[in-house]
Amino acid sequence: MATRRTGNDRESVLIDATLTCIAREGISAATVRNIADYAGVTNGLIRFYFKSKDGILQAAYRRFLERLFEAAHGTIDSDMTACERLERYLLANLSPPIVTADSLLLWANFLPLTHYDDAMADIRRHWYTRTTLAFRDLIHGALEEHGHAPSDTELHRLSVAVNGLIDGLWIEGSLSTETLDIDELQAIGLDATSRLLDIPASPSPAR
Amino acid sequence: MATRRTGNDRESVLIDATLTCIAREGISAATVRNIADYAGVTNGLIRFYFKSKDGILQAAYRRFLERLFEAAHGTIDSDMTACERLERYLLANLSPPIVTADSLLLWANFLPLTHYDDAMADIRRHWYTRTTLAFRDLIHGALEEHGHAPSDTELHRLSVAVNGLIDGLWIEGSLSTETLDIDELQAIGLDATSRLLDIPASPSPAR
DNA sequence: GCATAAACTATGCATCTGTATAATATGCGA
DNA sequence: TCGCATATTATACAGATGCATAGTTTATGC
Repeated sequence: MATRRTGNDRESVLIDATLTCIAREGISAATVRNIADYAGVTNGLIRFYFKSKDGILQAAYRRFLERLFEAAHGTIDSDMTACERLERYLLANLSPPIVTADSLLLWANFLPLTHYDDAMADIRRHWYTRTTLAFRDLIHGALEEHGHAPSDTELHRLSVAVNGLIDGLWIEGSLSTETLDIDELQAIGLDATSRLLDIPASPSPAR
Repeated sequence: MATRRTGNDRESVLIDATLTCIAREGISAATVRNIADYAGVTNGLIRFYFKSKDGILQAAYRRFLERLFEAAHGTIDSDMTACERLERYLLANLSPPIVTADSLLLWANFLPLTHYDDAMADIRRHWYTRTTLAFRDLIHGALEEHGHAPSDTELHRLSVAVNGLIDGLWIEGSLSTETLDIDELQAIGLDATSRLLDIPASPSPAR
């Protein structure tokens, strides 16, 4: 028998086991028995901590998105200049652990579920809103620092463009971790962003 | 019983049924019985046309990627100028049927399979290579038309950037078909591309 | 140390899965 | 119209799956 643990601890292990399982074998292989195997417990225990399989999948999706968000925003300090914050944010989004095969696989495995299941859709909406708003503010700050005062429409369009760029580069980078190295990916991302926003690239890239 | 059909015809119906099934209910619901239901036949028939479930999934993935490729490249004529071709290509990639919830769902559902299954990986590699090379040529042509003569490295970087941009916008557009309308998405894409490539936006957008 | 709640395992059940194969229906050439 | 290959259905089977529940172990307060 697995050594006995306090509730939150075991619950956390089970959630991580779910993420590992999905990243390695895909959502179809994420059965209660397989997840239990990854966690080193027996299948019945999952129903002790979660009221259904859907429950553990939702918890896993929440943790995944939260980590993704934190991996990017955790690198930002409020005492940086707006441009520094934007640059840090971009660099974080173009390097591990965000740019990894695992994170892209988790994202792709979860995404369809948000289209067939309302609870999953809510989770995605929640984090999508947080991310989008935060990103918009970052861009707004950087533009102001360079004397630009964009209208709401302009700001929206620029946000969509740069956000799309970063997402696209994230996918390209994650799908070809061998042929495209991180330094180049970051250089491409920073350069492209400075062109899109019409602000000069930072003189000394923090790499 | 379903009316008897010639081989290729029925096979084609089964492949489309697979795509419809995956788009509507996800890969986990794409069982042989469910696919057969979508096609209006009984489950045994699938094994008559395909040697295994993997076989029909591979055929469906091939057809999906081929259609995606054709939807973009079918809009291009060799008698256009290079800039027109690039613009047409970008517009096609930023409008239906490429920008739809269905195509993104299919893409997301299939992608993980390419990481767990070699045959699926080969299919993706094949179309990825074709797409990437074609896109690179489009950009090369447009740049030359404006007097730019990029080095291989520069061309590679620009391709990665614009390709990422378009992919990212595709995802944003497909995920929010209600809040982001096609005209705006296309305007954002064309404007951003012209900035990235440092060539003027075409005077009369073909919309 | 002992009772008791909480953590964990073991097992069973109805349903679904991919595959196999036997049985049946259909259209086409003669 | 009659054979006959082929298209299609029907059914069976072993294994997997989500869920339920009864049984067993462990920690912890008294």
